[in-house]
Amino acid sequence: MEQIQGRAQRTKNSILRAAEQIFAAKGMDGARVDEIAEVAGANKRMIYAYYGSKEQLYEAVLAAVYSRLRECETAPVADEDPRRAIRALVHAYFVFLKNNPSYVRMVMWENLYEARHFDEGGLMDVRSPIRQAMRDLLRRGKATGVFRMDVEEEQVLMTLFACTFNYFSNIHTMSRVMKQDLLSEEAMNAREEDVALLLQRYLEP
Amino acid sequence: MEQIQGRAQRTKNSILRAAEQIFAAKGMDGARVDEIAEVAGANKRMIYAYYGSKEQLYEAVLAAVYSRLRECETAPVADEDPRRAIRALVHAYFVFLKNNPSYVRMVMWENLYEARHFDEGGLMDVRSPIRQAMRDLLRRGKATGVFRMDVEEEQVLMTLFACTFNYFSNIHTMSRVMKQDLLSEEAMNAREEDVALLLQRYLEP
Amino acid sequence: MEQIQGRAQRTKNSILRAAEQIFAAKGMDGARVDEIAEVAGANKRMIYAYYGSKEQLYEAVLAAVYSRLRECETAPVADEDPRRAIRALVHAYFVFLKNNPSYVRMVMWENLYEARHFDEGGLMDVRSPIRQAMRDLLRRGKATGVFRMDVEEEQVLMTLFACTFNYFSNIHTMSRVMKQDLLSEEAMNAREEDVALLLQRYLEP
Amino acid sequence: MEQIQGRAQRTKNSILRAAEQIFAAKGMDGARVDEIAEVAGANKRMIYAYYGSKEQLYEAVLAAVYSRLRECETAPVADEDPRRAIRALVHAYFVFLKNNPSYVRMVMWENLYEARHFDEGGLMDVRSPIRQAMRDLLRRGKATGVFRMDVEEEQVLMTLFACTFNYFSNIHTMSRVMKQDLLSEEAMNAREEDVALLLQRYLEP
DNA sequence: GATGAATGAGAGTTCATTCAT
DNA sequence: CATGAATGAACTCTCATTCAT
Repeated sequence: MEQIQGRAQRTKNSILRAAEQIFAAKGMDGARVDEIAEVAGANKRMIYAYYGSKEQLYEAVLAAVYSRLRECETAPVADEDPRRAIRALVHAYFVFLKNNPSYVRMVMWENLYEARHFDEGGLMDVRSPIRQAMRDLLRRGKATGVFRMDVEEEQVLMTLFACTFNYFSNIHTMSRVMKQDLLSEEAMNAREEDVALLLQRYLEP
Repeated sequence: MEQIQGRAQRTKNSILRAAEQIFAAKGMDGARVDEIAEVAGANKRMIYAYYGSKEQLYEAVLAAVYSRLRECETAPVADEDPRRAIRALVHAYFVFLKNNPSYVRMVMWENLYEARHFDEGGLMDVRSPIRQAMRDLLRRGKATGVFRMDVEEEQVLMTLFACTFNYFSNIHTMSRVMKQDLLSEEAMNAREEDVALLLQRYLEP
Repeated sequence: MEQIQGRAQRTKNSILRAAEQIFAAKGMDGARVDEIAEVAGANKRMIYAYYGSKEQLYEAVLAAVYSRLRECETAPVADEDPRRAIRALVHAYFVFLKNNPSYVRMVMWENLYEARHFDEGGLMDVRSPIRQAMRDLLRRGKATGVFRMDVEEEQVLMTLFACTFNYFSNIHTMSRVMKQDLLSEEAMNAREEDVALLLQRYLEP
Repeated sequence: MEQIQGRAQRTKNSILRAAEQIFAAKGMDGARVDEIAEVAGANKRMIYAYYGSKEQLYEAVLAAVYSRLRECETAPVADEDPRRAIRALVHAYFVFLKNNPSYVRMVMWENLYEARHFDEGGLMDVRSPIRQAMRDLLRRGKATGVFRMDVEEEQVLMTLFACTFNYFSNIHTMSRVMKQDLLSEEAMNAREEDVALLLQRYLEP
């Protein structure tokens, strides 16, 4: 499938890649179809042939970045030791978010658009796996007595998401408020450690 | 001051209010100057007379929403009991963010625009008061032995901001992921309680 | 009349002066009423109070610059010696055109506007004096035998106007074509001499 | 070349033709892009696709009219008899200027704009051919003794340009001053004869 | 006599989208 | 499959002019 992709598939892919770059950078309104076509090295008309409209192309991009996340977020939970699994998860999110700025930005745009394209992109269940994994993890932790009995899966996940995602989503205003460069490795590592500590204290009985 | 404001001041204000509504809803690129003028009940020309350009109007809006936050966020820290002050702060943020969706959205837009307008709007020190207040609060908490000695002001603030702001900023995608309406009062109260607990456990020795 | 001019007359004059500057520089279409008011240090509304409209103000300026010319062009012809009178006239035009760039430009704009405002400004007879003066001059020159008998007043005037006016009106393109700065004193003096010679040879029997 | 011009070239040409008409008539400031598009029978967007901006289109028009002149002005000088060549040149200019009113007007606008677009249009050397031709012509005339030894190429050209160009550039105000229609054939012929005479007397030893 | 605020029409320019080949 | 040309609506911004005081 990847081997023998024709010219058509190649064009389609390069359009998607270009679109991710442009949409992530400028959002739906700021993005220009011309620019996407130019970056993709494709004729503008092809965008309409393959994706129908600017909006549908945007939805394709949204689905693409979410699918990359899905591939990353369940693996770390596999660790037998529940506390180590949490720690690994924190790390995995920091790594993913740092390496996937276009995921961060697309999620932000999408929230500003009130998740209008979320369902159209077929993303309702995109994060069910991590929810299930977290449920299992908490059960194991409670059973072995390393986690509080009354922690709830939703709250843990929301804390986890908030403390990792927000660091990257608000990095520009926060760097100014904190008067330090939060993109630096030290700042990021320090924050990761603290988030891990935070969760540990939150979870322990 | 509000009593005897001339026609000009009234027009200028109504433009700013309309602009906040539209910019918060659609961002810089999505907003239309025509629409702002219409909502303001003012002539489009007046926008340029009073604010110079669409971008400068945007900056004025950004400064306005931040100044509303500044008025709210330091008061709760005044409580003598450090633990109660933290709890009050969490509550204050939930209330503020719930009642000021345009603050949430403007901060999101601004981060997507890489804080381009932050400095122009004279906002570099807009959050210095809360930082100072938090420093004092932690000092008091450590002195009286109710807070850990090694907590850092920056980390506490980032956690606080992340756990409150993110709930509102990502509410649309999160509602879908969590398959529940996070805008509901119960969901919001539950989350507020949990964030308070989280911070308490994080801060205690 | 100049002594005891009230505030009103002063405003009216400063508007006219500002208008000459702006209209000469940018023409009817390029000129901005706001800018004229600003340069005049007057309220924009006053332009309409005193002159009725932008176009009528333009006409007033046109009439003003022509009236300045009229004051200059007949005097030199007074010389008794016809040849000296011609020489003096050439000089007078060079001096006038050099010192009145706004005359040159207003005449150019007006020709491009197909002299639309010429008649409204009451300028039909503005140059009758010089025509009459030239007629007398030629008569005298023919009578004393220093001029050809068949020279015609119209042709002499057109040559005179063309060779003087055009030097200033086309000075920007001509400076580039001739690859020298025609605004320099040397270039201007040389040209004046040559035009004088030209006319002398043209007029002599 | 004209045969097999595509649709694009045809559109581009018709825009240029329309632009020449409108810019010549109304100048840079007075011209409306909408009107040019309408006259060209083209979509307004195409103007920007082909020429980039109103100003660049203006420059293209300026270059176009100058290039038409260049094609006409050197040929007449080819005559072996220097005096006949001068006569032919006068005639050629009268014919050209009469038939190319948009050249006359564009040069006027351009001078009023202080030749701002002259260099951008790559016109610095557009009239070098005629200058060279005139230099040769004068040399021949001096060698054969039919021209004065001390005439200068620059002065002859300036006289020639002034006496021909000015007749057309100032025809509207001059018709009023002279109280006759200078556009009439008789007036024009009479003037041409007189200019020829003028130059002959100016050049002869 | 003079002012500051307001207006509506229209300016140049850009865009997502479609046609014709 | 791919392209270059075209479109019409809409965008930000500006202007001459007038109203209300």
